[in-house]
Parts: sequence; C-alpha cells; structure tokens
Amino acid sequence: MQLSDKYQPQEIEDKWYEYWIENKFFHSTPDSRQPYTIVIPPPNVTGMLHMGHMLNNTLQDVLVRRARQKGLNACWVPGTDHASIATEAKVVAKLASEGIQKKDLTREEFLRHAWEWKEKHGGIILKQLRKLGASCDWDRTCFTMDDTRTEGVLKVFCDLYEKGKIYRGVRMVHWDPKALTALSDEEVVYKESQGKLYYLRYMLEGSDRYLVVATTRPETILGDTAVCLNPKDPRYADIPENARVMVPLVGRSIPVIRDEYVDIEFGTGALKVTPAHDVNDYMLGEKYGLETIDIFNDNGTINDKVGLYVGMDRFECRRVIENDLQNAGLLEKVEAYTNNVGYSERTGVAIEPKLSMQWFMSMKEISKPATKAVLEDVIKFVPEKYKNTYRHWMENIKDWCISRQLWWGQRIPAYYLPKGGYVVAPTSEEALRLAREKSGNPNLALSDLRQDEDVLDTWFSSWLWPISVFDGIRNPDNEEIKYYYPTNDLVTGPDIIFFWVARMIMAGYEYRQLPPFRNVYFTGIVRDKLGRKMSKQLGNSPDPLELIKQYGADGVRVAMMLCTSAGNDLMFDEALCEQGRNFGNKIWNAFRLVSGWQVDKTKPQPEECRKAVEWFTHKLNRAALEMNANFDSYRLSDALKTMYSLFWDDFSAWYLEIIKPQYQCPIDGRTLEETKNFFEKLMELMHPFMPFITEEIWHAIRERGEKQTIVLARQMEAEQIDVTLLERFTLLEEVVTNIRNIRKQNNIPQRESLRLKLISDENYPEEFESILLKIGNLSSIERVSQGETLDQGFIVKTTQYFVPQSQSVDKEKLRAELEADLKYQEGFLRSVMAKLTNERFVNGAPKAVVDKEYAKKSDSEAKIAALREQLEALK
RNA sequence: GGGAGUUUAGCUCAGCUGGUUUAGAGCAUCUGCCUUACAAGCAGAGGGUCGGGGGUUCGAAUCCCUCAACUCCCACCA
Repeated sequence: MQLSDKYQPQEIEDKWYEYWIENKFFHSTPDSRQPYTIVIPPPNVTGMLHMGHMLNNTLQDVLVRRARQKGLNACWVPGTDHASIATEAKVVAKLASEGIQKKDLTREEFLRHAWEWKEKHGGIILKQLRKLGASCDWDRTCFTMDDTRTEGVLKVFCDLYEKGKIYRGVRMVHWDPKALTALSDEEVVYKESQGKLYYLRYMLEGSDRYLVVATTRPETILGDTAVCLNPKDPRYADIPENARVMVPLVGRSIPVIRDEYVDIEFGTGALKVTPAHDVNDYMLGEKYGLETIDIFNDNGTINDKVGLYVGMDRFECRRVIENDLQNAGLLEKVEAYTNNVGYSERTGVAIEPKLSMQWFMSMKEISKPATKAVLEDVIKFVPEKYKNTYRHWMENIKDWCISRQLWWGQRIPAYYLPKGGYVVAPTSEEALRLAREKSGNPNLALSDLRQDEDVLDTWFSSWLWPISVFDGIRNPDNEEIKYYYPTNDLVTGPDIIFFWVARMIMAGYEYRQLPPFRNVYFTGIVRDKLGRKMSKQLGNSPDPLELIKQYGADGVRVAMMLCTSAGNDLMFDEALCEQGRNFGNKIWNAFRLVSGWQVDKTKPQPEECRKAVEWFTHKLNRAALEMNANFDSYRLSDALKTMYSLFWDDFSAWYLEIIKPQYQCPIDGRTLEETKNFFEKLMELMHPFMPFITEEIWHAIRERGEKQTIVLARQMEAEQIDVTLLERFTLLEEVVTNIRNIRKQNNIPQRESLRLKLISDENYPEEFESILLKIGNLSSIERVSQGETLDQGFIVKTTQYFVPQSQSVDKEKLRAELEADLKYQEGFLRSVMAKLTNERFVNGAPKAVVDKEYAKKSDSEAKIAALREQLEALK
C-alpha cells in the first residue's frame, strides 16, 4: 500500500461521515444504559455557520463522542429555531427586492412566502454541521415551529394563562419602528451615542417669565403634558403652586408639577414630561393623572394627533424642530451630550418607548426554584462567575413581554368575542366552545371570533427546548422524556444567559419539577487575533467551510479546542488551523512508519523495546488519567493538549524512535503488536477531538469487521501507574539531550557512534541502559571513577557523565558553561539553606515540605561537588 | 452609578487548596540538519524582577489592601 506523505483529510472525511450515518452510530433510543444527553442551542433556521457555531458545536461534539465511548447512551439532539423577528425581516427584504410590500399581502399569503423561504434556505446550517463531524442524532431533528413544538407552545401558553401567569395589558414597551413590533427588555442593547442637549423655553402663563427645560429629544414636546420640578429646588421656590406653562411651538397649556424624582443637579432642574414616550415620564403620568399623547406612528413618523410635522420621520423632525425653535426664540442653547440610547438587537434601529397593549408573563414566582437550583449547584455553571450574573438578574426579574407584532411565529391562541372579552384555548374548536359558554350564546360561530393578530416571542418556544424535543410537553409521561430528561450538559454563550438559559431552567421546574440540564458550559466570544469581534463589516470572520476545506475538519476542530477555555473570549488565529492540520499530518506519518514495517515473528523482542513498551504503558495510563481529570473539570483545551504532547513528544519522538528497527530490518512480532495496541488506544483517546483521522487509522491499523467503528470503541480504563519508573525515564531523556548537545557542539553527526563514561550512582537510570545505547548511538557505556582531560562532561541530577573526544574541545566555552551552571546551583542552594536555617520554617512548615527541602539540599550539594570536580578536571 | 473579570516570555495561555527548584506549555524567533515516517519535519538554544506599590506569612505569580490599564454584564438622570 502506497501512502501519501501528506495527510489528505478531504479524501476521507466525507467517506467516514457517510459510514457513520448509514450505520446509525449516532442514533440513540432509550435502553438499559445510562443516558448522556445534549440538546443543541438551535441556530436560526435560515442562518449560516459562523465561527461561534464552530466553537460551540465542536465542544458539544467532543463531549458527546467521549460520553459515547465511555459506554453511555449518548444522544445529541439537533434542530433549528424559527427566529421570528430575524427570519421575518429576511423574508420582508426578499419580497421588497421583488417589489412586493408586506402590507399588501394577507397574513396567509405572507406566511406562504415565509415557509417557502424556510424550505429553501432552512437547514443549510445543519448540513454544514455535518462537515464539522457533528455526531448529532439527525433522526431527531426538530424545529421550534414544527407541529409538535407548536402544539407544546400553545399548550404551555394556555396552561400559564389558566394559572394566571400570563396577562394582557397596556404597558410601556420597547418598540422597534423598523420591525414594527414590541421587544422584550433583553432584545434592547444600549450604546453610547453622541447627541445634543437642547435647552427649551417654556413660557409661564400670564407672565413674561419662562422655565428652561433640558432635553435630548425636542421632537417629543408634541407629546408634553407637564413640566416637573423638584419641590426642594430653591431656584423655583417662587413659581406658584398651580402655575402652567406653554409648550413651545405647540402652544398647549400644561401644568407645572413637583416631584422629588427630578434631579436638581441635572440640566436646569426642570423636566418635561411626555408620558407616552418615556418610561419614567409614564410613571409620573400615572402618579399625577396626566394626559398621555402618543405622537408617533408605528414606523416612527409623526402622526396627526397634534397637527404639526405630520408624517415626518422622528430624526428629521428633530432637526426641523431645532430650527423652528431657534427662529421662534424658544431655544436657549444647545450643548453636545453623550447619552445611552437603546437599539433593537435585531434591526439596529433606535428603540421608541411606546405605550401599547401586549401580552406579558409574570416571572416572580416561576423564577424562584430556578434561582435556587443554580445557587445551590443543582445546576453547575462553568465557569462559576456567571452564577452572580444569573442571581442578580433573577432577583430583579421583570415581567416578560411575550407578544410580537409579527406574522412568522406561533400565533397567540386568544380569541376575541364579538361583544368584548376573549377566551384562550389551544385550538379554535376549543376556543369556540369556551366562547359559547362565556357569551351564553350557543349559536356563536367560529367566524364570529377574531384570533389575536400577534405571535409569540421566539424564546417562548425555545425556553421549552430540552423538554419539547422529547415531546415532553404534549406527552409528559412518554418513555423518551423520562429517559433523556434532565439532559447533561448545555454548551452556549453567556450572551443568551437571560434570553435562554434562565428561562429554560424556569420551564424545567415548571413543567418537569426537574432542572433541564446538570451543567452549563459557557463559551467565550470568538474574536480575531487582534481581539476584535468577528463581523461581516470588518470582514475578519473566516468562512468555516473554507477553513474545513483547507485544513480538514479535524484540523479546524483542534484549532478551536486549542484556543478555548470556558468563559474566556478566544483570539482565533488561522495559524492554529495550521497547527491542527500539522498534528493530523504527524499522526498520519507515525502511522505510515508503523504500517511500513516488516515483521519477523521469530525474532525475540530486544531489551530496549521491552523497556520502551513498559515505560510507554505507564506514560499512556498517566495521560489517560490526566485527560479524565481535565474532562471532569471541563478543562477541554487541557485535555487535548495532554493528548497532543503524549502523541507528539512521548509516542513519536521517544517511543517510536526507540523501537524503530534498523533500515530494512524487520521488527519483532511482539513489539509490533504492542505498538499497534498503543496506536489503537491513542486513536480512541483522541477520537473525540479528531473523529475522522482517528477512525481512518483505527481501521487501517487492524483488520476490522463490518460495521465496526471507533465511534463506539470503549476508551481504555487507566490503570496503576509506576511514578518512579516515569521519573527515572526523564533522567534518561536528560542524558540523551546532553549527548545530543555534545554532538551539536562538536559537529558530530548522529550516525557516528560515541563512547560514554559515567560515575555510576543511584541516579543513573541503568535499567534503561539498552535504550540509552540505541538512542544515543553509543558504542559503549563504561563505568569509571573519574573523567579524563579529553572528556567532555555533563551532570544529570547527581550523576556525572563523560564523552571522550578525539580532538580537543573548546575548554573556555565549556568552563563558562559549567561555571554558569555552578552559579545557578549555588544560588539555588542558598535559597534552600535560607529556609532550612530559618528555625521558624523548620518548626512551622509541614514535615513533608521540610523533608523536601532537605532532599533538595543534598541533591544540590552533590551536583555542586560534581560541577567542581569537572571544572577542576578542565584545568 | 452597581457588579464581575482580566493583566505571567514577542503572541495565545497554564500555573487548580500558598511550599517539585531561582516560574511552565504551545506558537513565533534563532542555530544546525532534505538522517531512511513526517521540512506540515528533526535536533538544539535564547527569551519573563508574574501590571505598579504596600501588607499578611517561615515561605506569595498564588491570600489581603491600594493604584493603573483593558474587557464584559446590569441599571438608564431628561
């Protein structure tokens, strides 16, 4: 078999993915095994894979694949989110490009277009995930708006309504004038914006005096219904109790009220009150029974309530009004001002606070068990710091605005009766029954009822995800939900901790009395190597599929894993993909080496091979243990690094070099067998990180029956580890390194053998002498009592070694090196002695620590003595 | 305004409950090698007063205080 000396991932990745799918290795059904479940954070149905998804899904896949190999019944449920507002915006834009306006369509027509769009673009992202190697159970793919999930959502809505937890009412909400819908608090992002502070004159009625009011939004004067002063403000002490002022330009007379809410320090200490367009003003309006004048149309233009600036956009109006105020002499001054303005998370336009009729969900009660679960670690957050963030939000939770003035989504199952009032029911039939009952009119027809026009917030379906994917809302007693729920790990970004994580926990306790998952692993944000967020505008976001094409899925996965640690942002650098690809190549070539060996089964196992096998057995066991510990504490990057260095440094650079037979000589059967065994175990341990190459090699290294797969291969259980053996081997490594250094310093090629002399003591790893002879390419190892003039010496721990030189060595250089070493050792010894001569240390520190210091002291002294001897010999 | 986090080698980060050296890794750099698995490689080397200052301790990168810089979250005084 001729194997390329470069690993070509593209040639094997698709092949194995198909193999896995065909054989349903990722498919899970309940059985007697313990389950391990992850539900995917559903990406937007029409979205494209970006680097955040790559990170997030690589992590999930690593966790799932490892669980599967540990013999658990692993189930990773994939799916997509209908992403109400985002998808509707895309469909509206697409229609607009075809000259179709949404307002010209009926709801049914629009939804037809939307579903068409979904069928065409939906699920691309799930196909992309396969390229990454994601081992999802695709048979279970769900959509937040498919029939099952929708039924569940409606059932929950009705249930919460009946429990009195969902109510309808007029409230001040965040209004998105572009998407024409209300938003929840969480969908608003505040950004610092450069604005102006306008000082306006409000003339006092029946007087020449005026009050100066500072505002950032002069256009809202159209809706002013009062001016408010602080009662303690001495500047306004002489303003009469029942004073009234004229709204500039508008000429409306409004009262001057007094409330301590007003900050004396800010602006002029006088506040204009616009109850329809500011949350705080709204509260003042409630308190003082002020009139509420809504001056905006839904799209942010001025309506005809006041009769001025009608139809003008709010920002245009601001400019024009500034000019008009100026001309009317009502503008005192304008200052530059930086303030925080809320923007719609989805459409990016400035939010307009708006008074409107919406559906809300009371959160106070439902949040209680959810708060407790996290604080008491029933659900563990990794990293823990997010517990604080979570607690703070939960303890100050506000009611959730769940209605959206959109069409793409689950329509609110409330039906209005012709003569007022409404009923809530999961189906129109049920609604009709209730309506007849409520109205006392048995002849009421379905056509008499009018269903609420609004749909539900997308998160009102995704908060049920861990339950609804197992149909646990509609059929709470089904086998699947009982088996898979609670799920194990959730991997997601901290940016949706409130949107999604917190609400899922609430739903979990409300509908299953159990948490939805046991652990939440929060990833960081993927940034570029300069630390900037990835964005389309900057063009700094690589195309994940392009990366996979170039470096292989395994390579990109390794790149993601190398730079991630829970909760910390990661600086992604394409160089990491290169490193990942190179690692794959390294594995590939190690395999080429081993697979190319001829075997002679009659040949006895050489001593150095026997010792190497013994050593690597322990090395492998220790790494496996370390990796387990890393996984247990979600240090996934460290888990990979452990395997990376085990394979590259210990297995390739040491083990394979030791057992490698002479050119064109066969290897003995036993060593080959044990080496294949190691290789196989290494592949199994690394499989969660690099699923494709490990499967390829796992099959190539041994005869495998049909339908066998590394995906289901049980990972080795780590055994007893001989720590002393491993430590003594590092002494050997140091000796070899020193010999290599001497070769390099004296330009002695590796193929030229050397003699080695040593003054043997307990720190000479003589049990590995056969290895030393081979790796050092030594012709002999001789025990002596001292070195000679022509020898170049070195010391490992306390043992002195000498390499006889044919020609004279650079004594000055040698002496300088030995002296530097001596200086370091003396300094070190001093620091040890400082402790040991300190009575408080000797008496105060634990015995083990003190003993360690004594050991350091004697080692150091021995080494110093050896160094002095060698320096003496140099003279 | 409130809170959280970060600061260790040129870069990215480990360093977990204070004691394995006078601080580690990977990448990058430098030197020598196309040695028969791998130049996507091998062998070796250099590089840090652990953000500044103070304190606790026999002992501090690690604990406490303080200052500084950066990042994020929450709140939203017009």
